[in-house]
Amino acid sequence: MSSRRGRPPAYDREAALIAIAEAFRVRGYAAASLEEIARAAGMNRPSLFAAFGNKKAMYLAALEDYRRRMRVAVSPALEGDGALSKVLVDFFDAVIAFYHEGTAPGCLVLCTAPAEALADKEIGRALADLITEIEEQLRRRILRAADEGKGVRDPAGLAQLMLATLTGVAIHARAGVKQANLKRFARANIAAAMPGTG
Amino acid sequence: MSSRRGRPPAYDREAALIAIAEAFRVRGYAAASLEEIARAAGMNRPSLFAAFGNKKAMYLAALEDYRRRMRVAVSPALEGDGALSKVLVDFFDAVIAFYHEGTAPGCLVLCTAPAEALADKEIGRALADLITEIEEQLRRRILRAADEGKGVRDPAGLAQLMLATLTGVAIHARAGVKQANLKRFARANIAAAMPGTG
DNA sequence: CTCATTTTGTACCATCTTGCATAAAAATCA
DNA sequence: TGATTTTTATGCAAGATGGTACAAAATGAG
Repeated sequence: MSSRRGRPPAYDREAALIAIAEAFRVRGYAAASLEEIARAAGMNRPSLFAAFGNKKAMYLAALEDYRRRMRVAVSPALEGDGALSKVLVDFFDAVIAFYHEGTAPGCLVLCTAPAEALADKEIGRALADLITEIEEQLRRRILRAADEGKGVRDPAGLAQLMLATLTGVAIHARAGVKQANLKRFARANIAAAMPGTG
Repeated sequence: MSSRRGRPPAYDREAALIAIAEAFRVRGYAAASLEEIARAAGMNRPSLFAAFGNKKAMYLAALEDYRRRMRVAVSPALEGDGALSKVLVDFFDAVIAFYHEGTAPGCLVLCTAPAEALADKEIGRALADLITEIEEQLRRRILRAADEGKGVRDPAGLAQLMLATLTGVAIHARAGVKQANLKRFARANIAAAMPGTG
């Protein structure tokens, strides 16, 4: 008996996934070579293959882990108890900070998956799933505020506007808009979508 | 004197640019091979190179032409004289129709350039330029409505919301959302962003 | 008709890419 | 220590890719 036989892995799976996601996020799926990915993860290709499968499996695993980390990064802000406009401001601040972790700005999913979504149905589904999850989280939180009598006019419409704002933030960040301006963009959208609130 | 010496080109430059843009739009920049592009354009690679330069030059030329065609496709709706909400609905209907021309949905610029924008500054600038142009067109039209006393509460904020809605439409289309639902999405965003207007 | 000019099409090259085969290394078990 | 198991590391093979050289084809000029 024992935990594991054989030579122990020299890599940490979660750290490797973060490095893989970072390589794909900066270069895009098709342009990122396995050589670059292996170097970023501090592994060599055979180890990469043994751990995560082929390139597409690596990408899908990185997408899934990225989505989980994003959820962890933004959930606290979204589950806060303040005024809805403040909750949304905090949510976008968390999103923007998350999109600026690492060496370059942008969202792994929203900036790299669309290019591949047509040629590969699994990638397309991963993209659609993330969008659906974010929209549902936003709608759930906004409906909660509406139920609490916070005077939300059109909960579903507001959720869609905030979802659109999120895609805008992701694309704008990739186009070089600075964090401060992204935050202004988010605040302006929240204010314009919630007239009458602060 | 004369117009042109030598063997006449067998291709039409505008038709070739449309075919090149279509190949890049469906497959993405990095994943589209010159073989595919040549086949799509009905040319062979040496002719492609002579006409448009290397792969990146082809992509930049396709981006520019696509941007011009999009401008042509949506300007009539945006310059209409009806109520602002109707103008915006017509604008998004034109955008959605334009994004569904060809064999697959999506925006060449917003769906494929973000993946490359970090590794290539020229592509990044092309992406930023398109976003800036669209935002300016939206803001100009909304300010005009405000000047005409149409009761627009926050013109700049509304323009940003509509810009975000546009990126949302592009990404959603790529993720497989059907045209009818994209139109609903746009209408819901317009209604939520312009409360009080029918 | 001949020449100069421009485009086309075939073939090619150097490089990169993905994926794997295989041997060395590092650990556990007996 | 020796056998077994799992990971690492070097290197390789098959194929795809971007880009080009070069000859044939098609036009206008003289």
